[in-house]
Amino acid sequence: MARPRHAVTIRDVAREANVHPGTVSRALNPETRGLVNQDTADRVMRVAARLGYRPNPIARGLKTSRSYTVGVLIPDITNPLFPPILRGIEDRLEDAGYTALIVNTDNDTDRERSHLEAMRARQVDGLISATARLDTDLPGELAATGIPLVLVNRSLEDGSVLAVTIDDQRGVALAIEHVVQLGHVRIAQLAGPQNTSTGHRRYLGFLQSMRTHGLDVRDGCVQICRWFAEEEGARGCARLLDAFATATAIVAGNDLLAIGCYDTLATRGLRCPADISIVGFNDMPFVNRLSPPLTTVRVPQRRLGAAAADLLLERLGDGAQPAREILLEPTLIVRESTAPPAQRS
Amino acid sequence: MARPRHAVTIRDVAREANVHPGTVSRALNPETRGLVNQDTADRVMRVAARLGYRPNPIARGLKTSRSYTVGVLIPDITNPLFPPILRGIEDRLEDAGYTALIVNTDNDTDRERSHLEAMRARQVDGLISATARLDTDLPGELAATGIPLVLVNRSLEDGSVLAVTIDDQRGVALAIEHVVQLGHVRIAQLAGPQNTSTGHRRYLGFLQSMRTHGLDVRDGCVQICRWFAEEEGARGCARLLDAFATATAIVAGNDLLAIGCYDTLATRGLRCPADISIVGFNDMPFVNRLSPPLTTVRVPQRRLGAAAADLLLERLGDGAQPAREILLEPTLIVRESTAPPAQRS
DNA sequence: CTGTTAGCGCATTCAT
DNA sequence: ATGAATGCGCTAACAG
Repeated sequence: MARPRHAVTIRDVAREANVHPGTVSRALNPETRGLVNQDTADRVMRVAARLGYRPNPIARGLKTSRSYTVGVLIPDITNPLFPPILRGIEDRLEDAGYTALIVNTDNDTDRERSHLEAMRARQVDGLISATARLDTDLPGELAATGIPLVLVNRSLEDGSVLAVTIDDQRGVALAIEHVVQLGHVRIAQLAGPQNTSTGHRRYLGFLQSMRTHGLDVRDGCVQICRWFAEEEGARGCARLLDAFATATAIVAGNDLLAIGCYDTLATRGLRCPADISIVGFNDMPFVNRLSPPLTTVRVPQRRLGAAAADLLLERLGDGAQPAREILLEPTLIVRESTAPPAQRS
Repeated sequence: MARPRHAVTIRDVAREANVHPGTVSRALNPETRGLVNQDTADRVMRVAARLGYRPNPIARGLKTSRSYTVGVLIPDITNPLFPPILRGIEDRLEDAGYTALIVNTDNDTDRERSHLEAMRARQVDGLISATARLDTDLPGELAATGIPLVLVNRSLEDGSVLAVTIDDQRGVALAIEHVVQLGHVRIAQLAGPQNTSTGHRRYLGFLQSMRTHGLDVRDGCVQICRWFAEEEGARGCARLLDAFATATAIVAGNDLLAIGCYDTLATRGLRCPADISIVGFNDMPFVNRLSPPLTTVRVPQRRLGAAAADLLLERLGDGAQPAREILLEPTLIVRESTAPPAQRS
């Protein structure tokens, strides 16, 4: 298969089809195909296919000042939470002819900023950010540049930015309903960092849901972890057990924190679920294989990513749009880390 | 809606600095800065900074047909094996001013091909491929296009392409040494698909290592799985137990297959490691939390990615031919799925 | 050393 | 309906 040394351009097609390059451009672009005779359009397209013509996005971008590229900011691709989200994003973008530029920010403001600069330089048409921290004004800065932005898995309180998240409060509610139905009353939360959107909202969800069930939110029944990590979860769980020794169920801010609980329970000779029930959040890979398999709130991560991409594409398509927030529904996955409370006092 | 696109171009800088655009280009590019007077260069750079000039890589790419972009092909980002590799790649690329375009091929030849076309169109300067299958001639086609290519986690028998892999044979040898030292003699392998590089090499490694230890490679002591997946591992393990009932240790082609073994053992009422020891491969996240925690061969995935990126960058830099294939060392992580064999027989 | 010129491949005017 | 001409922003070859 003798591939021409240099890619075949619109001019090659034009020569071969006996038309002007401009006509080829029109014929090949679905948007402008109407401007050209059906027959010639067909001929051009056939020739293009035969020659294996592929439009050069770089040249097109230079002309249209669009790059058909979107930047995706995530904290760390190594965190199992993100690959499915990315997959959802890429699938949609790909279908629409866009390419994703993915960068890891490590939740570091400086890295974030420098990556943003680089993406701006590369003329990204839009941005999707899955960075977790609430305490930077990234969205504000971005808005100033005029680059369309969609937030995934977090949102701004004022709803000023397009965002797609799951209904964290609903997720926590599902967890609490579940343990309440099992008969639990002394329920605690091991909350995630409050400077993250999910951490904070799940905390609020806990308070609200407890109130809904008329349950006591007593002192020390919520412990806040500073990171979403197993060790931090283990420490938080220890504090929790110290402050609220009679708790029979723990609703964790995410699966990692729940796993930390497993460790602390083991250390203290407590059994799960016999002594204490535990519910996670996210349904990360392999939590079904822990012992006991973890009851957790499943997040439709791939759909989260897909929805974010759709939102951005929509926004890129027809200019301005009311900022809105899409809320996806989580589901509860009941496994074996939850059971009715023991009959101690 | 006129978005203030990168209003400032090289021409704006030129006007402001009272020089010709060409001079600005030279002054701003470190490579050509030597061609211009120090003073004017300084002036130009100051003006550029003051105006907030940002070079437009698209325009530059159109001219130079380099994009400072490399394409990365992986089967599926959702497979926990790949994120660390990607992270290694991106870190190095980023340091060198390159950006990665990541695509998921699902090991589908058509998808692969169309992605390649797209990347070619986007003028990627090089490619890194982590796709697993051996039965396509992707590398050959790529070589024809002249785009530098580095393979990760697989290689070609003839060593005709730059590649970085781990020493699979060594990894299997570590696993076998370990169980041999524990006293095992009747050792089986649950091999991965033989049309993948890793699956095949680990199989060869098994044969070789068994021979080295003077152990019997009897009929049925190797079962081949068609995919790297838990269910397939469970099926393979069942076949293995049927064909080789007295086996006391199983060396699996990867962690997923090993987990499948757990399932089959449980189904058959066998205990691990009391009845049968199991060794995995890859040390995926959370396999330390299985019960029992999995003894496995750890692969330095992030370094794998970093090495691949380095290799490509080197190749992009001075066209010189560095080492053909880089082999990274795996390490054995001993946990609780391996123990001395039971005293039956 | 620096100004000039000429495209890279494409989309988009304006003519015809 | 199509051809011709123009430039997107930048770099490279050639003058001066």
